[in-house]
Amino acid sequence: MNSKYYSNPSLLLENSEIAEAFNDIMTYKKFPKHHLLCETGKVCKNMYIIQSGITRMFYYKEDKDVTVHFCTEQETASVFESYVKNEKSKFNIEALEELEVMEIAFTDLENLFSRSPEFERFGRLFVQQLHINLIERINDLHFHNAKERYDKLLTKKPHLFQRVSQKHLASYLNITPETLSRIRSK
Amino acid sequence: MNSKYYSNPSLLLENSEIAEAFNDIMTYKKFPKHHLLCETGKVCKNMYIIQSGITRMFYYKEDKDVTVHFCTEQETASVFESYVKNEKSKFNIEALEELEVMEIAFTDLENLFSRSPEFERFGRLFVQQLHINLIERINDLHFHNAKERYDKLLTKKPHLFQRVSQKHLASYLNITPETLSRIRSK
DNA sequence: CGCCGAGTTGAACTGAATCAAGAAACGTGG
DNA sequence: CCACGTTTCTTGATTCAGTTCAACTCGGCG
Repeated sequence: MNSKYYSNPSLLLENSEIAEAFNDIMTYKKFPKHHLLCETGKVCKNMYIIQSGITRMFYYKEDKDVTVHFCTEQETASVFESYVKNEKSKFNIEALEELEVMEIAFTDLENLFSRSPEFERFGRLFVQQLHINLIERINDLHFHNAKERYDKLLTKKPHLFQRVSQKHLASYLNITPETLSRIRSK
Repeated sequence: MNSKYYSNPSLLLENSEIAEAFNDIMTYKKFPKHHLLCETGKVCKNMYIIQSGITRMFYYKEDKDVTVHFCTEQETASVFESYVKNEKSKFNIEALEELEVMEIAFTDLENLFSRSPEFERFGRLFVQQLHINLIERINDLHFHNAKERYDKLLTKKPHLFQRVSQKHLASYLNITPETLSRIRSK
């Protein structure tokens, strides 16, 4: 297996055997704006590959909700740790726009992984990629102040600013909407 | 494969085939206090399973150093994303005590994974576990104030308070040593 | 013994939160 | 298509958690 796969596991989907197997376990679904893909208190059973639309993952901190993640086209939304640990999810995942997704049951995914070393490897590289994205997200949050976090997000994911309300962006940046507004007005 | 492995991949090491294969690629090493297992600016080539001692992972933010992670007995220390992306590490990993480790080269590990689906699966579950630990760490940091973070760490990893200086604990909790001192004096 | 880093304590400062109130944008029903 | 209520965004004043700076104590070690 070519080493390029390590840096971009989704390339493995060009392998037709893997792509076909995925087709068998994915179902196309459409959800309206505000629909909840995953809910607090329930175990997350599925993951969703976004075809069109955008989701946000959030939880309630005391009274107000805090956004921890957005997913857009080609990204996968799920509460991974809820499935793996078979624990009730702490998070909701909400459609911010009308949503077209491919739904995959985690159990089907596990079965797929068991079928061959290639699938198993795909699974590993996939999780590895998730992990690395998370590391970067932490580094961004942890190592910078409000203004720097804003600038970084603006560079990395400018599309979010077109599609997501400021209050959600603000809580994703771990600041208040007022602070975000003040940062912007400069 | 039994489902218990999903919740605790290290159980796979009870499988003698896997344990043996690991033995072949691990080397026992001993490092003095203050030794750097990984260094900023170099690609991280190895991971280390701590046999005895404790490490901290840190980086320099402007002038002062910030601790992002500790590893103790049975845990694995490495700058994973540096290896995966083949990028210079942003972090150092330092021995806080005299250290006994098993060193594994990532390349040997990859070769091992290629040898059979069981190894590949072990790799996946291992990364999965890393990922979930990181999610919890984020949640702890992100969702709580200084006092809450301190309390949580005290409950989750009380041993750290016996072995690690307050200045390192403070930067791990993302507060100043002064603040940590004030929190403690209550 | 004296030095140095670690920890403590106090006072002043600051980035961001909170509170409040007005303006703009949005959506829903008539 | 407009009118109305609701939510979002902006702007200002105030507050607060945690930082910074500084002075002092303590313990370990050459």
